[in-house]
This record gives sequence, C-alpha cells and structure tokens, in this order.
Amino acid sequence: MAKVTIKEIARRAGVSKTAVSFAFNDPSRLSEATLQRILSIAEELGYVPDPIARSMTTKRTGCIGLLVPQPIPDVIRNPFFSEFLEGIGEVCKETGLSLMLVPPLKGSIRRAVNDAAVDGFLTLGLETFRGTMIVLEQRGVPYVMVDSDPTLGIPCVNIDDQGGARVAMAHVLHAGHRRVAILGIKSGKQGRYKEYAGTLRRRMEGYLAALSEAGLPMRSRNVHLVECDSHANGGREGFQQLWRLKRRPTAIVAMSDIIAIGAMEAARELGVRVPDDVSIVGYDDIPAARWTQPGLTTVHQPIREKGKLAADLLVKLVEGGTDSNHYVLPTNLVERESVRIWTEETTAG
Amino acid sequence: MAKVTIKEIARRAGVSKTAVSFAFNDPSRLSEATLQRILSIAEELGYVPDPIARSMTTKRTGCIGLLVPQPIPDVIRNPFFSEFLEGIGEVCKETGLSLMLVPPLKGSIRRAVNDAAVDGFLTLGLETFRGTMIVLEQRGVPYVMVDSDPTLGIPCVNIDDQGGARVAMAHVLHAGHRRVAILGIKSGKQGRYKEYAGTLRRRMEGYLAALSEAGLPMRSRNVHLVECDSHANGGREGFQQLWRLKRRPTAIVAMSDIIAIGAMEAARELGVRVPDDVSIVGYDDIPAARWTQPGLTTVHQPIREKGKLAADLLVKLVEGGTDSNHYVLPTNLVERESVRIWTEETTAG
DNA sequence: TTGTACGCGTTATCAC
DNA sequence: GTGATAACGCGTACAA
Repeated sequence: MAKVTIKEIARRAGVSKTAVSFAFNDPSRLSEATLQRILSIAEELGYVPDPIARSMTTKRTGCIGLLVPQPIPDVIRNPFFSEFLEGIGEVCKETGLSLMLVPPLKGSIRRAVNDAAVDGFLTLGLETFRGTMIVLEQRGVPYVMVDSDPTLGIPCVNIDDQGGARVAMAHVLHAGHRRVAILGIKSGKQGRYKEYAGTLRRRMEGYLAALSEAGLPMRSRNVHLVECDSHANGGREGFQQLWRLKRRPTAIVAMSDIIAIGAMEAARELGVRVPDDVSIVGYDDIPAARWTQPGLTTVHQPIREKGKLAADLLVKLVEGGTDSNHYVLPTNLVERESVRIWTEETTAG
Repeated sequence: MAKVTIKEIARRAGVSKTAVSFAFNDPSRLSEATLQRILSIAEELGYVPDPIARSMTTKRTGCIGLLVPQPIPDVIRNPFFSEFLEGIGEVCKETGLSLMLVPPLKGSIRRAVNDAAVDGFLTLGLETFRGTMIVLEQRGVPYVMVDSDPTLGIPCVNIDDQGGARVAMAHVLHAGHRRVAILGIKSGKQGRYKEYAGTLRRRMEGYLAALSEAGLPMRSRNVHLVECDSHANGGREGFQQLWRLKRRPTAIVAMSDIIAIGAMEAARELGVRVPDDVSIVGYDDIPAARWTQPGLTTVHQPIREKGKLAADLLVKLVEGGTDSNHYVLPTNLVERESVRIWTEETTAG
C-alpha cells in the first residue's frame, strides 16, 4: 500500500495540511465537524505520521545514542555493558526515550555520529576521545562522557578507577603474594602501559601504586602484564599464556570481572585450583561474580548508577539545561573466596 | 553556535542548495572550481548534514529497531538478551547499521513503533503480537518476529521450544525424580498455563508431554508450577517459595537459565546442596551456565545464531527483498553437573 | 477557525 | 557538461 500522508487526508477532507496536523496535535483549534471528518478519514486510511518528517520540525527524535568504541558484538560480550545499559534503561523507562547503540560506522566514529538521528549522545570508554569530542561538538547535540579522561567544560561521569585498582592489588600483596600478574584490557599499545589513557591508565596507576608501596617494581621478573580481550575467552587465553611462564604468578589481578571469570575457567580446565593454587581478583563486580565457585573477590563499582547518572545528565542537557560537572563515583573491594593467604613455604614452582 | 545548513553554504558560495549537495554526494557533476569553493566554505564553517533531513529524502535511517515487550531494564537483566543482541550486532557490524532498542512508550507499543525512526523492526517475544502486527503493518516498514507464535506471511524465527522442554523434563524423570517443580516465566496469567502463548506455551507443552509420558499428571501434588520474573532475583524468590512447601521437589526445571541460576543462589544461601539435595535444569544455555558450580545442565538454544538470522532476514527485507519463511532452530540438552540420580530411599522429607 | 509559508537535504527534471 | 527548480513529509508561527 502506498504511504498515507497528511496531504492525502487533507485532499480527501477538503482542508489544508495544517488542519489535519491540528486534528492530531491541537484538536481544540478545529471545529468539531472538521475534526471528526479528518479523524475518520485518517482512521479509515490507517494514517500513521512519518516519524522522520515529524522530527524535522520538532527537532526531537525521542532517542538518545550510546556511542561505543567497538562493534556491538565486542562490547556486549562483557556483562559490564549490560549492567550499564540497565542504568540507562531506567532513565529511558522514566522519560519514554529509546536508546540507540551507535558503533563506529565501518571504523569511522565521525560517520557514526553524523548519521545517528538522536537527541544527544552518551559515550562509553572512548580512547580516541579527543577527536571524538570535535566530532560531537560539530554535530551540535549535547553529550555526556563516561569512562574517559575528564575534560573541562564537558560533563563526565567516572569512577575512582585508581583507588579501586590500588585496593585490589594491595589486597593480594597483604595476603603475602609476591609473584603477581595483571590481566589487563587490550589497549592497542602492546603492553606499553605508560602510553595508556583513560580508564586503563588510571587502573594501571592504582596497581603500580600498590606495587610500589610493597617494594615490588613493575620491571621485575615477579610482575607480569598480559593484555586480554574484554570477554571470557580473552581471560581464558590470558591465563593460558600466564601458565606457560616459567615463573608462574601466585596471584592474578584482572582489570575486569569477565576476564577474571575467563581466567577461572581456564584454571579449572588446567586443573589449577582457585584459590589454593592461584588467587584471583577482578574489577567491576558484575552479577556473575557472585555465581562463580569460588565467588570472585573483586572491586565493586556502581555500574547501574553510573549509567543512570550519565543518562539523567544527558536528559537534562537535551531539555536545555546546563551541567558540565565531573562526577567520580566510589569503588570498594568486595571480598569473596578467590583470594587466599600466601606464605613462603607454600611457594613452589 | 547556530546550526550550519546547506542553505547558508549555498548563499556564501553564490550557488544553489543543489550544488552544495552535489559537492558531497556527486562531485563529478560540478566544475572543479565550484566544487573546491563549496568544500572549503563547508570545511571552514564546520558543516555537518542533518541526519533527519537527510533521511527525509533517502527514506533510510541506517538503523534497525528491536522491539522489546518490556522496559529496557527488565529485558537486559536476562543475559539471554545480551547474547541475542550479540547476534544482531554481528549483522550491524557487517552492514554498518545502528541498533535502536525500542521499549513500549509509556506502556504503548503502538506509540513506540510509530515514533521510532528505523528502517525495520525485529520483535522479540511479544505476547500481544496480534495487535502489534497491525501496528507494524500500518507503520509500513518491514519486520521479522522472533520468539512469537508463527504467523502466515510474516517472517518468523523460532527455536524448537517444545522439543527442548520435553528433553529437559524427561532428563530429570529418567533420573528417577518424581517430585518436580517448574520455575516458569511470569506470564501475567497467574499460573493458568492453558492460557499461555508463544514461547511459554510451547515450553510448557514440552514439559507436560514428558510428564505425561512418565504418568505424572500436572494436577498432582507432586508437580508444581511457580512463575518468576526473568532475572536472577526472580529465580531466587521462586526457589524460596518452593522451599516453603511441605512437599519439596527433588528436581527443578526452569524456563530460563537466569532463573535457574537465581534458584541455585537461593539454594546455596539456604544450605541446600545442588545436585545432592535438589537437581536443577535450565533453559537457554547462556555463558554463565558454564561458570556456576556445579555447572548447569540446560537446554542449549543457538541464541546468537537466532539473532543473526533474524537480523540478516530483516536487512534483506529492508533492501527490498522478500522472505516470509518460518525458521525453527534446533535445541539440545547439555549435561553438566546440576542433575543427579534420585532413588526412592534417598527421598526424605 | 483555517490557510500560507518555512525549515532541512536529496534528487528527478529541466534549462542552457 | 553545469547547475537551478521543485517536490518530498510534518509541525507551527503567523497571517487572514
């Protein structure tokens, strides 16, 4: 069936397009007779206003965009992302907004941003955020950045990445571990952690601070850094790589729970017991951290709250408000059962 | 800064809007001099085409919608949904499409569908699919239904829900269990399972078929049905409710893994051992089913493939193709460690 | 109470 | 070959 437009209805009703529009958006401006005539014709023809044409004039799409740094399958494989979506979703529920997932368009964030018909953007963990900021500014819609390096004048929501990482590392060091491995998140920098930015940099700084306090230099044979993809299989591969080492770690500190969970999976497959043979600490405190056996000791961050706060902020901005504050949400260690005291005599190759 | 439009550039360059548009979309139709003049002015002003205005004429948004039956926070709490998104995401990655999550707009699916500026819809597990179909037809964009009752002429993607459910129930019955509980998914029907539709109905039919084969009528004191919300906490509550019963089940068959996982959590909290004290079977085979201890015996369904197939289908439809086939993907039982043989003598209060 | 004109980018059609 | 005109779709300020 050919698309039914406002024009067609106007023609049949013998009125102007305006009158038809009023029938739906401001009925009081029409006489009862005209109104009913228009409405019945529209009903009969099954008229549905074109959302795009409508957005043209209203300047509103009823949708906010979530700009992610990687293709959807890559980001969704980390349950962290689901929980973040849940927080945003609460705001959508309250406000009646939809949510668009906006991955780079054939590698180009610029094209993705320019093509997305949304009222504003949330950005999550963008590494190339400087270039992205220019693109977003040009695009002319408000945006809120989450898990990036805070930038003056731009509303940002972050967590205390460094503090959390420091506590996590300190926890295993206090437990006596002196051979530790860090399962990091793939950075594209091949382990050159001094070039890290954003969340990765801050977490790394936290680990290093705790290491330094314990007198363990990063450049020692007792400290390893392995970068993993942010999903369970990435963690599994990371663990396998670690277990091929001559000097295996007695404790593993992972930059995300899903990596830690993958590592635990690999450990089980290799007959390595957690925490008897190796201790593991995660980061994020996703729901699954409670389901594993042993329960995963990890750094809790308020993921849902982070998403909700960022979305609330964006909605305020979209509605014309202003807010360029930086928010830093707290983190804290959650002790479960994946870490065990390590004493010298138990240390064996 | 005021929005830079094509008109402003045309004015400054002393050409028509058409020329400016050609500069970006069909440069060969302009003389080199005109082209460069337009391009440099556009560059200088930081021009970005308005995606909405562009969609007006192209009739394309570069975005597909996923219509979900509940608010985003409710659906995302089931990891099943993430994996489904992963499958859709693969198609987005290949085709350069974005994905819009479209929940009911203040309870109205009609408004949500009419307001969403997308090239087509995927629907997931819609209960009120008859009314929704009319809305979608009127909306005039192609759509593919997933996990609904198959409807003639509409492309549908489903799994063998009934077969999977039957095998799951048969599995615990073969293991000797005679007091079983079903942890169902909240239906809005207060347990009147004969009124179920779609996925729920098919799974229920599968359970009933196996029960019937074993000579266990549903209307017996030995078979219980409890409806749960589709998240871990729903499963936890379901288990707690079951454990308040006088005649506790020796086996629990859950309609989704996340409910089963929540039940396992509740069991652990109550000191009930799985599978020694109670056996549990799930449905879906989400990644977390491998992480629990004991590993969850469950019905595997190809979630990602389902999402990918549905999205591939939709893309074909959006591009003008036709396909109103019905696809039914296979399911199979995955045995892990959450089910144990039950003999009469072990049966105690 | 109802009609006119405008905003926005693309493209079929037409003019030279 | 080069480039202008008009139409698409809706909502709304403004005019009548």
